[in-house]
Amino acid sequence: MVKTENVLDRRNMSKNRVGIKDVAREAGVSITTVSRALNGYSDVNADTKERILEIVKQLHYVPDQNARSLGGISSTVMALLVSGLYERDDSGNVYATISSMHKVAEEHHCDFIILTTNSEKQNNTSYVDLCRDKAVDGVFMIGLNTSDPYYKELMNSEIPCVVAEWVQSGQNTCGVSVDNRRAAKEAVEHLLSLGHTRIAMINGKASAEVSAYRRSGYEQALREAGIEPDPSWIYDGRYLEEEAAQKTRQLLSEHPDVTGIFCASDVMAIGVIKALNAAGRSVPEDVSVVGFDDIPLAAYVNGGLTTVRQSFYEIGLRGAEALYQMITRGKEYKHIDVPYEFVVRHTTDVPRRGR
Amino acid sequence: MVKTENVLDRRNMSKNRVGIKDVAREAGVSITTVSRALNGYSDVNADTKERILEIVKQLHYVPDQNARSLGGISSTVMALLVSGLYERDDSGNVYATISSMHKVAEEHHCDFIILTTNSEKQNNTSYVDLCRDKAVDGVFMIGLNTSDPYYKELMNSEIPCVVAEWVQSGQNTCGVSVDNRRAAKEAVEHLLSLGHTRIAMINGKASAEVSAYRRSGYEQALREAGIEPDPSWIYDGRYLEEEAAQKTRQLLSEHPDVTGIFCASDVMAIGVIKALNAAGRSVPEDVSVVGFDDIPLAAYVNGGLTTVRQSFYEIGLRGAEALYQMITRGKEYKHIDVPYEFVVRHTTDVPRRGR
DNA sequence: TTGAAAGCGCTAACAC
DNA sequence: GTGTTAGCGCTTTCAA
Repeated sequence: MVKTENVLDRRNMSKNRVGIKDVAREAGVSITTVSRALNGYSDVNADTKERILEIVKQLHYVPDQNARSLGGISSTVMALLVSGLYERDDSGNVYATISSMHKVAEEHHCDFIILTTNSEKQNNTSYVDLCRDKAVDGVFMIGLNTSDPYYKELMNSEIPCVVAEWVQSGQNTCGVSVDNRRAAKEAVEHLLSLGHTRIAMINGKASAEVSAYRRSGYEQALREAGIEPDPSWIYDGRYLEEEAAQKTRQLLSEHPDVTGIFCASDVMAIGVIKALNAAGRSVPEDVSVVGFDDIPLAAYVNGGLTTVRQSFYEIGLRGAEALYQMITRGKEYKHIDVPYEFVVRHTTDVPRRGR
Repeated sequence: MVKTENVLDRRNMSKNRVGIKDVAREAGVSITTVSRALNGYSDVNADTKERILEIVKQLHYVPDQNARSLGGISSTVMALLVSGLYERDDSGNVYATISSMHKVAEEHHCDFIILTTNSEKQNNTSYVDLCRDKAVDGVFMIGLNTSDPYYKELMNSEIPCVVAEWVQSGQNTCGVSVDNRRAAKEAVEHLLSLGHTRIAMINGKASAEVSAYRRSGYEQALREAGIEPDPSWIYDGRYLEEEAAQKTRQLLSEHPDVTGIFCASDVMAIGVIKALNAAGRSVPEDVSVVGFDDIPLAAYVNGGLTTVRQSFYEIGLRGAEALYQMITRGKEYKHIDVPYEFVVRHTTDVPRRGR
């Protein structure tokens, strides 16, 4: 590490920070007693303790966290590891995760930091080193690419990890997500119950584990309805709006008789609807569309998008709590299941053959 | 502070963390030399230094930040102070601020933490104490209520503050925002140039400083066009969608001949448009509407909302950089002006009297 | 160019 | 109950 010129000596800047010894002097006791009083030890005279607390308040004394850590009391630190903090189209998810993690961290009086990687760093620094550097005790991972080699390293390390949108779990590691298979199944069953039979799926990129589960749910629903799923009805929209629109055009030419489309994300559903409209098909009159996520925009799209609502705030909340338990109590979890909700709005209706 | 039961001794948990002495032993030098080599002192033999660096890498040694701070090298920490991290309707702004601050903090190798307050804490803890507790060197404030007493205390403290959406500045304090007056003026001038003369304004709550500037811009544009602004044409929508809708109904009954509405936020513009539509007026045929902010939703509302785009990412970027300069170089700023952009979409058009 | 030794502010054995 | 003392892992005088 190079000596950065911006390092000022804070001791000289901050005129006379009040320390434990000031409190001790003022209270006429030793610093040890102050320390014990502050840390809730029982072997301190009630009066003494009260007096000390009074002085602490008076002097606005706040213990130096660094010194505390060094001394022995170390506060646990939870980190959120996210790739490309800014350049994200799912900023809502990240925000929800940040705020929920922050809440949990605060409740448990532990520190919370955000770790982020960008394309440059991505290949240079291992996440494990990153964590060690920041003295991280546990990591919540979100939106990381499964193909990232460092990803696995971190998950296999001794550092507890909770991974959003993940199902596998292992030593010190667990996934947290909604039941993607069941949710997808429910979405398709909704279409089925409306009378649709020619249902396509615009899935996300295969590298995302959840994609496989959503596909599986789609297929299962079809099968249970006596329809053999046909891979040619499944397209990869890579979770991108434009890509989904593109695939919809392809779908329309390959299977013009489609009446229902299940999308693995709302963003893709928006692209699908745009492409549908551009091709002269209206939603839901000609084609019904259901999305996944329930992003804020969803309520406004086409009069309201029928979709699967999953709350990243909830995912963050439960994930972070689990992470804390893993760190402090060595608990182990297989997988944390977060409830979802199927929201019927105005992009799904009975198929109107006649048109 | 009460002793929390979750405190485990990390020294015992983490088996043999590698310390500076390990490096020293391995390199056959004293810890002093290692320290100097790592901190870029010039008085270390090049060979020695190289050998040490090599071993550091080999051993995956990372210096303990706590110990460093205690020792003397303290890294600066910037904080984002935001009220109610989760319960916000402008989560996009907060996210943009978080990511931009994180970026700046990373560039300058300083720590970044998020401070948040909720209704309970709000009245108990002074922000200054909060900052001292976390050893914060500078604060970026966003979305705090001006009427908050602790707010002023922090701004008057010796801790450098940068305040988003703020114009005043003082010792150790500066605001960062777009030129709200000019932007509002431009928005209204757009309406004027289209031929509108009966232009109302749905403003935000007066406690927000920016509201006054936006109003001032509105009035100035009108005046320069020879129209004397009439306070009865200005409503307070409190930056809430529903409130804005409510005020629009009132506006419609009090000034049924209105043809243009300037809103101090997109969220309010959405409420306005809904109310307009509900009252049988279409946008922009009967009434033109312009918003402020350019939230993601704006592009989808009514075929695209005409609005003033302000980038909170940019605000965060510039604000954080300024904060860093204030902290480390004692620089002073009067106000940081961030560019905005007027975006014409489909909610404004020439007034069609005939209707 | 290097090392020994003295802290940084606090906690925690161990005595009193 | 309370004080004494020895570190925590590092930086930094001050000598060598």
